[in-house]
Amino acid sequence: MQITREADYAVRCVMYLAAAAGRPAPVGEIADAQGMSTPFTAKILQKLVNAGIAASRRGIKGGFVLGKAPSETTLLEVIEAVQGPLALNVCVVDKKNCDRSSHCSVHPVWMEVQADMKKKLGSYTFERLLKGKPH
Amino acid sequence: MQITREADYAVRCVMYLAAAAGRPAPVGEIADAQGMSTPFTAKILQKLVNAGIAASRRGIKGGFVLGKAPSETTLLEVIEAVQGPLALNVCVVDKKNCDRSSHCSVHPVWMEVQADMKKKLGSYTFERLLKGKPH
DNA sequence: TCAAAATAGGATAAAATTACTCCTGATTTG
DNA sequence: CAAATCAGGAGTAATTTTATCCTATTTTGA
Repeated sequence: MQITREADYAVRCVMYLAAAAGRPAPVGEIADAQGMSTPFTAKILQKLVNAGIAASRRGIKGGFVLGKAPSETTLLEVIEAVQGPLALNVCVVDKKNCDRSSHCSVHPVWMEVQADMKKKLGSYTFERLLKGKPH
Repeated sequence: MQITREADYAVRCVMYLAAAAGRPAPVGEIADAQGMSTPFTAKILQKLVNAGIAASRRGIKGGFVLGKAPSETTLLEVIEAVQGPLALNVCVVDKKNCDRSSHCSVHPVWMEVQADMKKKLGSYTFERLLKGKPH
């Protein structure tokens, strides 16, 4: 029921890039700053680039920057970029996984709770998160 | 981010017992009715008994019944009985798992989303679920 | 132009968790 | 006492998570 560590790290990466405000940050810098392993962080950043959340520049002076404004990126997007669509149960991913979906009174509850979660996580942009930063 | 299959099965068990309305149902019957494996279902029922959600009677004519009224058991309780306390991230389980909790602006978001989820899942009793049953 | 710094991506490996099974023992009923 | 049933510990298989490593490829600047 937890988000994966990968997703947690991805959020930290985006927070870092948002704070860096356009200056390209190489993997090593991001990983060190957040206490994450460099190769694993590299993989995560790759996924963020593929999702359009981050952008990369190769070569000396290269690194990663945000692919969109912090106000345009939400927690939900980042989580889904690394761990795929948020789903509370197999039957919510695909009804084929559960032949009971059609006559199961619990199914709509998973759907409802999942929709609530997505809505809330989708409402937190990184602009909002950055402003709320205590220190 | 999904509930485990164990938790899904546990919910089905409780639904079945609620529908059985006090008649003791042996593991084999429950497992067969829900298309689950018998030994695995037995393990899950054991956890439900330990959590007070179900009760058991040994011997011939024995089986499982609910330990409380359907109106007194919620989805949240059943899920937590088998997979432990619901938590969205390691840092929400225990702040010791994350030395960033104190200065991390994402931490309160995990807490908020988690609280919402618990509240909603806690609002669904099995009495309510049973009534909403289409067929 | 070439060396250094950086990302890209595929393959692989270790660890943890999930999803089970099996066996032996204890209890209850008739 | 025999049959049916749960209790619980130990063990196993499969899957997912959490990484690492290696070989490109790109970019910059001396």
